[in-house]
Order: sequence, then structure tokens, then C-alpha cells
Amino acid sequence: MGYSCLMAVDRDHVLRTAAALLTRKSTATMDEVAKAAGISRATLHRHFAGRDALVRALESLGIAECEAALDAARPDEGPARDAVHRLVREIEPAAGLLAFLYTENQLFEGEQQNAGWARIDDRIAALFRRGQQSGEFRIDLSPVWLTEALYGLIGSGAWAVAEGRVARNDFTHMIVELLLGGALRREAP
Amino acid sequence: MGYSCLMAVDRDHVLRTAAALLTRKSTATMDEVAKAAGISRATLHRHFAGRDALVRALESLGIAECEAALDAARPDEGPARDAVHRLVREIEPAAGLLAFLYTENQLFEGEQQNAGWARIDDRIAALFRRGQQSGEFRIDLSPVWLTEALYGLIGSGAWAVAEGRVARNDFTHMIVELLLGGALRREAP
DNA sequence: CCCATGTGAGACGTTGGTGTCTCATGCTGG
DNA sequence: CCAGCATGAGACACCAACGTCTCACATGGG
Repeated sequence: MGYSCLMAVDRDHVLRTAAALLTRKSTATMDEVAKAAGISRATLHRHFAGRDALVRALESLGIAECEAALDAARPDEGPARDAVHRLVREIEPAAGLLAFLYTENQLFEGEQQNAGWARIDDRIAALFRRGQQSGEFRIDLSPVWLTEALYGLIGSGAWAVAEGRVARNDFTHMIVELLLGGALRREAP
Repeated sequence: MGYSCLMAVDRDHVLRTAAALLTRKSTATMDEVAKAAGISRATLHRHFAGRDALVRALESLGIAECEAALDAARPDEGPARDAVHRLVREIEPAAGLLAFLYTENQLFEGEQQNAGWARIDDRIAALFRRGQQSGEFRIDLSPVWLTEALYGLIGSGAWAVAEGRVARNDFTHMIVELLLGGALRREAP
């Protein structure tokens, strides 16, 4: 049959708009989501059976993007600090999505889909663990905490950028520098 | 008339329980909030006229606790890094509350109440600015970003503790060390 | 040209949560 | 002991959002 090149509604665009809106207002109406995406509620409902389906789609997209970012970041190659930098850079486009999924843990009600996130958590934690074993990272901060902190900083960064409190171009630099180097001045580089 | 020492419902306890629940499930029902607090929906509704009133009360409590933590932390005294440490320690009891209020920015719809948060933002940002001017903190990370990052880390920390991923006793240390020192090993202390 | 497809607008019934009420229970203080 | 008060349980109407439907319109292809 083949898809017609019409396909006016960009599913990906709808999902990202929904994520951006739902992040700051998780109680947003389907109508608000539709308007934010520039489509009608009817069309939104044609593409996503319901609110649950929409959130599920957001979750799937988020997992896929995170996995893709992890793959592109090559977390097992080179210095761990460079890998973290690559990871943040690769994950930036999905930051809004990740922020939504991180804060809306209602997803974990289903007890399922856990597999995808567990896998991502493990891969990121493994990166920090590798950095500790190579002597790059301090060992008094657990990989689990560093992973959680990374999520939190990505969320804060996405939020700050969306609010215009910081420049979009500084996103990666802000997060990587704070996560790795901290706020204190370095005496010896 | 004087309050009877009966006062079975601990308003403060209800608010904190509600914050903890609403943080991870912002769509929780009033009934769920009541059950989580160990009271009936009727009683919950006697103390808070409605859902809006409950959220407003959470916001007021959060602002009050943050201001109190700021006062207790004496952000203008001594080295800025020590002040940050004191601030995180003082704010720890209100971490769950703050996490909820930080992620549920639907509060800002009202365009109001902004004053309280703006004041808190300013005081925290001023602390980081003081640290930069004294030469303690690096200047390539803006005070605004450091403030946002602090919020994000507090949220992540509260969440990680609530989930049992990290020990409660490590809360302050984790946040302060990461925020100030970063993940990299220090060559020269 | 006409048909097919995807969309916007709107109407409709349904559902779940809300807000308010009443009544029965259990505890405290006088 | 009794009176008073706060609570728990439940019933009730209300309402906003949801999910589904229909119809008209626009665009693109045969």
C-alpha cells in the first residue's frame, strides 16, 4: 500500500510537544496537548487511542532515544569523562522527554516496561563504575547516585532552558561541567 | 477556647505524606492522598477545602520551610562552600516537599505566589554569587544554573532515598559533594 | 475530473473524581 | 458519668475530561 507523502501529522513532533507540555503540567488535558501540538483533539485521538496510549508512546520513544544516545556515545570507549560528555551531548535532544519520564514515575505503576529503564540505568551506572575503576572518578559517590544525579541535572537543565533561564547552547556544558567538575574552582587541573 | 490536645489529625504529617505521594504520582486521587496519610477522605476534606487548597498549603509550607532553612543556614557567614553544606543539611527534611513543588510547576499558572519562590531563588543564587566573588566557586557556571542544579539534585536525592536506592544518611553528603566537588577525583585538595 | 484520505469542528453519552452531606462511632475532658 | 468533638464510612449530585461518533472541508492522486 505504501504511505502517502501526505501524512500531515508528524507523530514525532506531537510526542515531543506533548512531553514538553506534560513536563510542566502533568494534568494537562488531551485538548491542551492537541492544541500545543497544533492539531485537533480528534486527530490526536486518531493517532493515540487514549491518554494511556500517549504516555506509553512517550515512554517507548524516551527509552528508544536514550538507548540510541547511549549507543552513539560509545560509553565503553576512551576516558569515562569524555564518554559522559558524549552521552550528555547525544541525549540533549531528548532531554525534555527524559525529564518528563523521570518525574512522572507513575509509569512504574504498571510494574512493567521496567526492563527498558533498568537496562538504561545499568548502562549509565556501568559507565560511572568504569570511571571509578580507572581512577578517573571519585569512589565515595556511588554509580547509582551519579546516575540519579545525571537524570536530575538533565531535567533541571531542560527545564531551565525551556524557561529561558539559561541559554540552550550551554546545556551540555553546564551539566557536564557541574556533574564532573563540581562548583569549586580547580586548584590543579 | 484553646486547642484540645486531641487534635488527632496532624496537619503537618498529612502535608508531608501528600507531598511524598504527589511527587511520584501527581494524578493521585484525594482518596489516595487520604489513605496514604492514614485518614479518611472526609477528614482530609475537612482540613483542606479541596485539591487546590491542599496544593496551596503544600506550597506555603514548602516556602516557609525553605526560608527557615535559609535562615538557619546563615548563607552570608563564613566560606560559601560551608554555607552550601549547611543549607543542604537544613533543607533535607523538606526535600520531598521541595521536589514536589519543583516538578509541579503547575503552581506558576496562577502567576502569583511567585514572590515567595523568587525570594528564595534570589537568596540561593546570591550565595553562589558570593562564592564566585570570593574566588571559591568557578565563574563559568552561572548562579542561576547552580541554583537550578541544586533544586534538581535535591529532587533526585529525595527520590533516590524514597526509592531506597541510596541511604538516607548519605543525602547531604551526596548532594554537597557532587554539587561542589563533582565526580572527578581531586588532584590537589 | 472524481475519488480517497486525513483533518477540524462539534455533538453525544459515559466515567471517575470531586465537593457536600448525613449518620454512627470512639475518644477526651469535665 | 455524660457531653462534646473529631473522625470514618457511606450516599448523593455535579462536573470536567474522556472516548466515540458524525459531518464538512481540504488536499493529492488516479
